[in-house]
Order: sequence, then structure tokens, then C-alpha cells
Amino acid sequence: MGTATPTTRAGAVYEQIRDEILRGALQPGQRLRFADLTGRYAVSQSVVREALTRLAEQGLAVALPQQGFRVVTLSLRDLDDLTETRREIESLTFRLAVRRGDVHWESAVVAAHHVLASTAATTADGAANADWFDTHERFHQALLAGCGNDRLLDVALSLRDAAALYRHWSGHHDPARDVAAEHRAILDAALARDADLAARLLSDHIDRTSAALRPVADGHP
Amino acid sequence: MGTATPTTRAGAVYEQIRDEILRGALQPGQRLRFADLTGRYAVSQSVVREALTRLAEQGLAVALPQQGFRVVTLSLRDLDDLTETRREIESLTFRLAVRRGDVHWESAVVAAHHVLASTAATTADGAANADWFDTHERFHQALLAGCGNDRLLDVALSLRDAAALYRHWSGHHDPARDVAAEHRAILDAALARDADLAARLLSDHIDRTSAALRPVADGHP
DNA sequence: AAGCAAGAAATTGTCGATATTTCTTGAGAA
DNA sequence: TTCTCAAGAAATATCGACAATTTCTTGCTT
Repeated sequence: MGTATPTTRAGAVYEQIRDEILRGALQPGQRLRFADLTGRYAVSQSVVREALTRLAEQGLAVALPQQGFRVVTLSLRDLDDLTETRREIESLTFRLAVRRGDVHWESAVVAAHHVLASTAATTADGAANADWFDTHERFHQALLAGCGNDRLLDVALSLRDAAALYRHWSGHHDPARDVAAEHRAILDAALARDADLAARLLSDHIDRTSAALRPVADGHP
Repeated sequence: MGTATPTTRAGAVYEQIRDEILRGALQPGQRLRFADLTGRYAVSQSVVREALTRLAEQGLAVALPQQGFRVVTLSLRDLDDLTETRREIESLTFRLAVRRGDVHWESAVVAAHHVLASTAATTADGAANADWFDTHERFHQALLAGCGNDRLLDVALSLRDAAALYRHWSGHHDPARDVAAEHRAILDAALARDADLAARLLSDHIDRTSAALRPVADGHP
């Protein structure tokens, strides 16, 4: 996660394909053929292969020996596992961040929330706003970043990546839910240094989002 | 984790290098040159490169652009991060296993413990017994396997891999510590389905082991 | 003796091609 | 019609080689 500036072609292609998967441009289960990708990125097979190998190890793609690579598939079972895992690990990480985060962390959280609060979740015509996904992700990453434990942070962030896949395949926003208010409450608890409350709010936030995603995952194998 | 039967050469080499790192045959920080590895495994550079790429993504190696690969380095700071992370995540996973594990899980745990209890930690001349590491690892893996959550299990096992590196570089066994008794207590708590006790015992077990490893990590950068 | 610069050697990252394996298509038999 | 099987087509895994970059060596200057 977070290769500063990819000085190698394989690294650059890795990040681009990763983005395409997380943005939903490449659909879950879709085959990733070399011929397509070498053409699209104008690099050799070896470079594409290295990128896909890394994505597979990361869990965003699947490697089937002698059958190439596919985008990872969604399933209800996996969503439930993922949700339980995130509920525990993210709230633990957040709890530590609230306890240990310094002023720099606080300011980063406030800044990320400000951008998020200023970004509309849906565009004028009611469709999902692609920018909102990014700012939302950045806010949640900022919340966790203060935990002071790189190992734990890596785990938490890679779980968020996996969840982003499900999130992008849910078109609809639950109108009965005030997500902005949830974010505001999480922010307030963090700034008030109330670790227990913060952890509980984030845990509930994850649960609610996943519940909204279950119908989506149900359609998949 | 756990590629069933590697049908591809890259997969086979990946597992062999991984084993060598975990067994300590390849030292932390050591450079992993292609020339050496292609000769040793009689495969092409591409195959070695794929194996190293996967190991790097997994965290057992580090890729430095234009400078090749190295075995991951140990540090006191990382050991502390890793210990905190494992203490939380492994005990959580174990707690779920104690709650959810079925009879099949129980029997696997009992079997793994039986093998462990029958294996001497040190050989006759006082040196560490290589077999013991394996049986010990298998026992701990069996404990976690019943958690019923593949995502969480993957995280827990990959953290154990990282910790195995530190464990192998600690030659000495603390004589004032009865590790076998700790394992027995953990087993008993699991079979008694006492999730809280089981989680606490495992948490303490991890802490004690890591404390014994700190002097080792201290020597490294 | 220490520090630096230029050149040589070694090593990596990338490419194009070959060998294998899997998938597809179509003919023939039940 | 449906199933089986064989040949051809397509795609992957692996190889060997080249070009670019880094590292090491050597010799010079201060």
C-alpha cells in the first residue's frame, strides 16, 4: 500500500489496474487477459504478469494456474466474513488512534472530514458521485492513521480495499440513512478522545453499510 | 496462504523460498540475487522474479526498485507492533474458534497438541529442535482454524508467519518458563469452551514469547 | 591518508519468442 | 438430437537475451 512514486513499470501498471478494480471499471469475476492489458498499457507481458501477481497476492485478483487471472468474485459469505473482520479490526485500530493520535493526526482528520462534508454523495441527476468515494475513503483512512502501529494499519487498510469492491457495486444509497451525521458523530467522538464511543460508532457504521450491501452481494455467486 | 499443490513452477519456488526464509536459512536483510536463486532452483529469472514479487507483497521480502529484493529486516519497533497486533487479532480469532468450532475442529486441536507434547523442544545436546517449530506452528494454526471466518483466519495466519521470522532468530529457550504447561492450559480452555479464558491465555502466551524475543530483535537495525 | 571521479563489472527490469496447457469447433457415433 | 472425441485455435507459463541502472573498482587530486 502506498508505493511513493512507482519507479518501475510493473509498479505503475499495478496501481492502475488496482484503481480500475476498486473503481469498478473491471467487474468482479472478469477475466484479465494479457493481450488486452499489454495493449492498453503498452507494456510487455512480463510487466502485466507481475502486476497481476501482486494483485492476486493482495486479494484483489485470483490466479488460477494455467488459466490466468480474474478479478476477485463477490459473495454473500465473503461479505459477511469481511464485515465481521472489519468491525473488530477497524474499531480496534480506531480505538488506538483516538488514544494515541497526536495533533497532526487530529488536524488531518478534521481536514479530511471537511472535504467529505463538502462533497455531494450523489450528483444532480441522482447517480453516485465518483469523487465522493475517494473523499470518503480518505476520511476513513485518516481516522485509522493515528494508531501508531504500522502492522495493524496495513491490515486495516487492506481490509478496507476489499470492502471498497463491494461498495462500488452497490449503486443505491439508503435514503433512510443519514451517513453524513454518522461521520460527524465519529469525528466528534474522535476529537473528544472518547475511545469507547468512537469505536462503537465506527463499528455500527460498518455494520450499517454492509447491511445495505448484502442485497448486492446476494446476486453474485 | 496454502496453495494446495503448486502446479506452476513459480508457485513451487515461492513455497521453497518462503520456507527458507521462515526456517532462517535465508537471513533477515540478506540480498536475494537472481543469479543465486536461478542456479539453486534451476529455473529462469522470470520464475524467481514472480516468486520474490509474491513474497514481497506478503511481507516476507522487500522489493527496492532497481535494487532487487532482500529478506525483510527485523526491528524492535516492528516486533512490538507485531506483538500488539497479534495479541488482539489472534485472541479474537481464537475466541471465535472456541465459540464456533465443531467436533472436527476439536479433534484436530487435540491431535495437534498430542504431536506437540510428544516432541522435544530441544535436542539431546541442548540445541533447538527444528521439528518442534513445525509442530508448534501446526498446533497454533489448528487452534485458530475453527473460527469460521476465512478472511480473519488469513490475517491471523499471515501475522503468525511474520512472527515466525523473529522466533527462528531466537536461539535460546527461557528455562524459567514452562511452555508445555501453557499449551496444555490453552488446550484445556478450548475444550472446556471457555472463550474468555482461552483468549486471555493465548494473549499472555503471545506476550511472553515476544518478551523473550525482544533481546534478539534489539541487535538488528 | 581521505575524498572524489570516471570507467568497468555486475545486477536488475523489460522485452520478444517458444513450449504447454486449456478452450473451442466440428465431425462422427449412439 | 445428444454425446464423445480429435484436431485446431487461443491463451498461458517459461525461457533466454538485451538494455538500463546500480554498484564496485581503480586511479587521481588535495
